[in-house]
Amino acid sequence: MSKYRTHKCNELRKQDLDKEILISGWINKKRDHGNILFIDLRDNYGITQCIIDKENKNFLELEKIQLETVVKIDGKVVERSSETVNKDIETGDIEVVINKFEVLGTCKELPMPVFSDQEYAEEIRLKYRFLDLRRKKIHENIILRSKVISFIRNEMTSAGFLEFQTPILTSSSPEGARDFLVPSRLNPGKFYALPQAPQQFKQLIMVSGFDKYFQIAPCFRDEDARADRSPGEFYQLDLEMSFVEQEDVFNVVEKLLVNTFKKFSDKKLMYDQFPKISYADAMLKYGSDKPDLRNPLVINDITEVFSREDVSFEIFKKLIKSGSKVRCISTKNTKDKPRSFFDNIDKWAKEQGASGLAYFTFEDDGKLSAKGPIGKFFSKEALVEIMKKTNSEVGDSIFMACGKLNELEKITALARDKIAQDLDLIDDNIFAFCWIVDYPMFERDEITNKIGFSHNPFSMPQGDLTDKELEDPLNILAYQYDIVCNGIELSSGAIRNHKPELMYKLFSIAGYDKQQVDEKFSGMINALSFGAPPHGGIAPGIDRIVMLLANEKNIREVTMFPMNQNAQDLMMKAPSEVNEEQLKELNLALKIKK
RNA sequence: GGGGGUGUAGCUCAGUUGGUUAGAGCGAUCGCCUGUCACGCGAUAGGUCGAGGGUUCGAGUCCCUUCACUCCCGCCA
Repeated sequence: MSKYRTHKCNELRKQDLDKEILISGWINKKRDHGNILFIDLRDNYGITQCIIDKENKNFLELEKIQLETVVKIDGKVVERSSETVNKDIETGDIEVVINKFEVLGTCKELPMPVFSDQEYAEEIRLKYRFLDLRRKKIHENIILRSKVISFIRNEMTSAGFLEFQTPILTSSSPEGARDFLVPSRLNPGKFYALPQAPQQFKQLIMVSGFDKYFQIAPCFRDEDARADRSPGEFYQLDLEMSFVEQEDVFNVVEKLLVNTFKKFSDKKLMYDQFPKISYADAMLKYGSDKPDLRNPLVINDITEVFSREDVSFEIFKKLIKSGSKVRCISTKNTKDKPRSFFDNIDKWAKEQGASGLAYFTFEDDGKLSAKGPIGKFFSKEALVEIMKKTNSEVGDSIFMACGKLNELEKITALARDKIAQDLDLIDDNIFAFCWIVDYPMFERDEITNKIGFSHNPFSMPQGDLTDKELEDPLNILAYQYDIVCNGIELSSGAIRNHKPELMYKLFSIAGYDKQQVDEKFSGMINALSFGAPPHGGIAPGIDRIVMLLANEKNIREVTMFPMNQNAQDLMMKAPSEVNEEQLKELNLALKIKK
């Protein structure tokens, strides 16, 4: 028998009546009636009400005890009278009459209450994370995370995937995010980098003939944080398969995600088969490659309408002549919305740095017209054309923006979210997954004007590329794909380029000559020259999956020991300064920018 | 690197137009209370109003600088 407990705090029931039992846990709450004292004892599993009265010699000492003290209670299970049964807890039919108790862990005055649904400042939560983690909501989130990972592991293993670990100390990669560097004591002046993802390793695993690999892999990127992006480190379900095409990867991941989300959430899936949207379509219809498909609004291009003689909206016409486009969002049956609804959206758009959103509403009192500040600039025929292009009807409204493509996509994407929120069009009880496919292989850097890889340099381009097609690299598409759910990018993957000759060609477009490629990617390119199977994979983000399942808006709520926005661990005080000797041993000297 | 928000008791917050000694709830301490489950009642302690500077007869409140936390943009193949 355990020295500390015969039962856990969720276990005792009516059938245990009269048993002498031991339970251990934290004092969650005390209710002191002077001559009788109730104590809610809490452990990982649940809560048991314990009771002691004045007759017991331990009464006074227990009355004074601090909340969150860890105690062992020795007592007897008794039935509660029918009026005092508590249906909110599993053990609510019984209570434990305390005979003796022992303090196992004392507790100082708490910097934050544990038993409370109150929200607290991030700083105090992170500093006392061990207290924060005792609180119900986040405690359950972390348990959910464990269950999700365990479930995924099972699914992957039963699907024939092998789990491997890959190195944490590896080499710096020239593409992608900033690396975390680790100085090498044995190799003065040289550094390891922490992996941004096990990208090259998983391909090497395929070249090594293991066929199907997965790993719950830590990934390290030294980039700034966001609500859905931890600074520093995060976890991916990294997976890779040999002798597969895009569809084979889709089938595996789609099944896994559907199973996982159905098991761990009551929310409905909008699609059991994820729709596939090309990158180009997504950018046009949603202004983003991570559209929230719960949002029914779509963006339409109506630039052509402004070339009509009977449209006299000169501001837009002039901008279009210098290369701008006009895109719009049509909202259903908004004719009775107050003027403030429209003006607020216009004002909001200006706050976002746009020049605002022009709007009007289609009306028909015998004659089709556009109601709104700019309605007068459009003829009846022009309005009919807009209605046709945007699938609108009388009573609907149009919000328009005009600008250069990049800005236009950005502002219309934001406006799509904003308007849907204002109109309450987004059903929060749905998960809407989709695939974004056919990413361009290359893109032009706006600032340097150079052509670079738009995603992963190791992706396989689509089609048999002739030299002529290579001359126009911006038109080359890749077997590169993302999974998006409710507007959050969940994963990114690709069929890999396993042909060294083709890889040299693609790298040369991005400005790397053969020698540089051999140098930077020696492990990869060498391996591909010794019999590489066609292969591909993907890497869903574990933290974001759990975040969606736990219905949380912030990734810290599903991370056990997160860092703050400035990539500091307030509890462990990391990062920290190191002493002179440590630096010396590593052949390092500090030169800090003022 | 840039923009927004927040910062008042251990915790969550209020604090009017610049005006007397900065308040409440929870928590802490002390007292009362035998059926609560957010127990109840009474009392006490607890404040560098994030920090620094300025305007003013007078600043929690207005101005400037700065720090911390947070959200967003950049960044994240």
